[in-house]
Amino acid sequence: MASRSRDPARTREKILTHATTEFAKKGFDGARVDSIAVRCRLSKNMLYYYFKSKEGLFVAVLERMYEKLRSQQKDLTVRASDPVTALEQLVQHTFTALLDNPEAIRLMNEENRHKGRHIRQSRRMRDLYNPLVDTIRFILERGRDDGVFRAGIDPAFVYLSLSSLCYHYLSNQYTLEVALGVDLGSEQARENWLSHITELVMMFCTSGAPARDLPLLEAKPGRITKRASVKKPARQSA
Amino acid sequence: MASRSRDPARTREKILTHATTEFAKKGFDGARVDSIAVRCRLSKNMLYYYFKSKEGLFVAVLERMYEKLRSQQKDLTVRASDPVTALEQLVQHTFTALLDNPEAIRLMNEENRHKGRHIRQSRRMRDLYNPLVDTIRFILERGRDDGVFRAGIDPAFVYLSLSSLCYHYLSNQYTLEVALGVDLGSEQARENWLSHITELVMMFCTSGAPARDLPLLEAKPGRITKRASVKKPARQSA
Amino acid sequence: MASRSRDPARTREKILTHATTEFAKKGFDGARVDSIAVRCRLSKNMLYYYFKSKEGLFVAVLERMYEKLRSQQKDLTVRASDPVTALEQLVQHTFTALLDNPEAIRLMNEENRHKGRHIRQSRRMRDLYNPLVDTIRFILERGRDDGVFRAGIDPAFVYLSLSSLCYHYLSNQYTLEVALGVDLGSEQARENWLSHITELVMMFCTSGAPARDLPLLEAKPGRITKRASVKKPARQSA
Amino acid sequence: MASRSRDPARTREKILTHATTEFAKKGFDGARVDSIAVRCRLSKNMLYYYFKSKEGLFVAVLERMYEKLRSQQKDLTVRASDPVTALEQLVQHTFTALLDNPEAIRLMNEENRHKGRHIRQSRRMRDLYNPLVDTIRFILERGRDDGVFRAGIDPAFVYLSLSSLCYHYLSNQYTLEVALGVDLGSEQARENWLSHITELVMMFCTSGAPARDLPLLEAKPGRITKRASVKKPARQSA
DNA sequence: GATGAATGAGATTTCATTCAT
DNA sequence: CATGAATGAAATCTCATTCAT
Repeated sequence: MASRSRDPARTREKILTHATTEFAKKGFDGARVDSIAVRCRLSKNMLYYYFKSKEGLFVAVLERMYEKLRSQQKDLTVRASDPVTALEQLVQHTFTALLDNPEAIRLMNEENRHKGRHIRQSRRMRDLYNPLVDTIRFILERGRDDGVFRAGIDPAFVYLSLSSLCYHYLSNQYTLEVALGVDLGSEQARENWLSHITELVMMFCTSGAPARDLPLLEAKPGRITKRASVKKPARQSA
Repeated sequence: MASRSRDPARTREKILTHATTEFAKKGFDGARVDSIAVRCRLSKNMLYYYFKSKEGLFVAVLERMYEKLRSQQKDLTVRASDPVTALEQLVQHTFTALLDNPEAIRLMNEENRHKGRHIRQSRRMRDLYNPLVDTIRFILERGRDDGVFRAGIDPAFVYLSLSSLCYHYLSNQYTLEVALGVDLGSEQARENWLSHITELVMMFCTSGAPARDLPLLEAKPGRITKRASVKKPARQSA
Repeated sequence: MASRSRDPARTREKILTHATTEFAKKGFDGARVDSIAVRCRLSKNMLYYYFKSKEGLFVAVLERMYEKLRSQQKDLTVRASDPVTALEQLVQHTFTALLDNPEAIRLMNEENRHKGRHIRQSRRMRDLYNPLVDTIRFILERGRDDGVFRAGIDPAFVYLSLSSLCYHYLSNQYTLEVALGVDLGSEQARENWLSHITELVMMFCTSGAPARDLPLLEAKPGRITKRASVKKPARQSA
Repeated sequence: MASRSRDPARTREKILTHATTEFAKKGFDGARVDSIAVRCRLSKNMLYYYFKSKEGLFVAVLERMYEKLRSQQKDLTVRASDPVTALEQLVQHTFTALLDNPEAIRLMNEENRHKGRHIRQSRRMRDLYNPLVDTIRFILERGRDDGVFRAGIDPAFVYLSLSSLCYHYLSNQYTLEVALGVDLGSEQARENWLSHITELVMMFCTSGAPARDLPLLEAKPGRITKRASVKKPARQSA
């Protein structure tokens, strides 16, 4: 009859683990408190004992997920590397973190469907992201000082770009596969993609700058702005 | 006694419209047949009469959404323009189509959570996407012939890139706003972003090519491949 | 398989009948929606279909009960009789109405435990009681004109008195039986009590008045007011 | 480590106090063991330790309540006064006891809904009420000997009357207020009512008796018996 | 004596779906 | 085409009670 754990911290963690899976797989509404409880080998009231309500549990799952994700993005440790490597690592860690935590993607999608209701209310979750932009700015500035990156790059744009390129490929894998008629799930395909998006991001940051030694591409931006219907962008996020 | 509409096609369309909203806002599981019926000012039975089941309705909603979205991407009409303009337009149309159909994003997310269950089964939905890669290939080839684009670019990578950059910004607006501490919803911010991603895509296609006149950048890709842990990517999607 | 009634009015009434019994017997919290449904031979969702919630059902039960009770008090029809008979009838009808509707007592007790939350919010319930005081005043005035009742009697006091004497005997039968060691439930006991309380009420209204022909008892009230610790009462309800 | 109270008697009393409040406010079924425990700042287990079950606690609450109530009715001490004063005091003490212990009313209502299940089983509770009728009989007899009260009055009727008049006003305050459109909760209203019911009770006991000196009112009872449908009451409780 | 963790049974409520008209 | 009435299954949540320390 192996006595049931009686270890609240472990019990809590067990619930969170299984709840994460369930919420990611089924969405908030599709998730069943019952089935989480069964997987935990607990009676369902325990979930209420620990988290008060289904929504309370969902929020706890979100928080845990953000923490894990951010810790795996390792943006702080990355500061130690030289700028080019740091940026490459940031892309790579972001991609890998999402690849290794596929539930994170589903949970974030859910949060966005809810217009960020939960994340916005949680001071803790916001704080997790605070250092991110600073780290990128730090990398960009050092890169500019080293002469490898252009000046005047908005770190937010960099993060938006790399986040998009990492996230969407994994998030929308299935519809993209149908649209493109390719397999995006193979390890090979993923490596190719990671390589591609790293190139894209680096290209953006170095273009026009004396990349290593050569000044390049000054003309490009200018040409782009000639596009008819879109006003000259300020390259400053709002 | 003449019942209200008596126009089956219109009734069907009305149901689809409201169902789209509901499914997008609440997800498949969160959506309530009841509340769709109420919004339609119809009795629930009608939904079953026209679409057999909640899932049948969901599939119909998906199909309609894909059609609308693809038609607004206008990739076929774009072929008429010169390659550079065509590519710029494709980015722009893709972004605008998603911006104008926010439900599309939620529905596609839902589909991806379900691992593309519905889209994969529907020949009709797959056909919608068939011309897309061809169009991009066509543009790229003409651009290469014109000397404005590099050779050897995989059209799938181009679409993946532009799709990511268009979609993620809109899809994950709320969590990104919290992460970055900025407002992504303003018209200005969106224009800036569109401008930025257009630049990124163009940069990718032109870099290394005799942009206007000079062959450039051959070295870059090489440098990227120096990244330690990631194997040399083949730049061919699977 | 006798097709289930399909007569909404009847269904509604059936639910109310059984709900009345259940709520009276078990109280609001003790009552089980399930068991009401079973007695109605309906699935429990029907109760929600008709009354939205357990509380909604409770309120509907209360309203129906008040209507029935008030109609059996017949205070309006009683106006036709001569004042003495009218008052006697009012006592009798009130007692009989409560005797015949024992659920009414339990429901009213419940309402009072809730501090009248429901009755106070329902315009309809309040309106039911509006004519009551007027009727009593009408009877008292005619009685005074006829010379059978005293002047200056507050109709509210009359109703409070007769209501107390009718209600408490039935409401608290069981604890009173234990306290007094008697059986209050027999028909004989009830008749004795009804006779007694009728006498009390009549005595109050006639005392000091020229009952029929003799002026009586002027001294009494005075004596009573000599009671030490209680201030002279104003004989006007607040 | 010394635990908070370590005074079992005090702990027991604390539990009873809070349980009384909870049971009175919510009824037996509505009361929550949890919420009693919280109010006591004790763990639920303690309630079970001291009282075995929710029902055990309820019974203990009832017993305590009856004791308190009876002690405040002070019917035994009242014997010392002269009959008129004694009766007046009994009314007053009964009213005041109920006024000061509003939970008592709710608990007794609960008991009556349960058909006196608990009180009937408890020898102790029954014993509490034993002296009551004797006291009233004692008062009535002394009053008759003194020539202030009528002969042949059933003490049970006296108690039933005064109990009704004291209890109902307080018990059904909220529904009565709505029915009559008056405020019964003010101190003034209560004093008026107490004065009124004292008058009623005294009137009943003295009427027909040689009040002070005159024999009166023999005719009255007779008239009352003329009421059609009700058999001549025996004025003897069963 | 006292506690936090755990439970099983059952409560109210919801919901996709069907029946009868 | 269209509806209101009805259902069965299941969802979330609650609660008196007990276990292990």
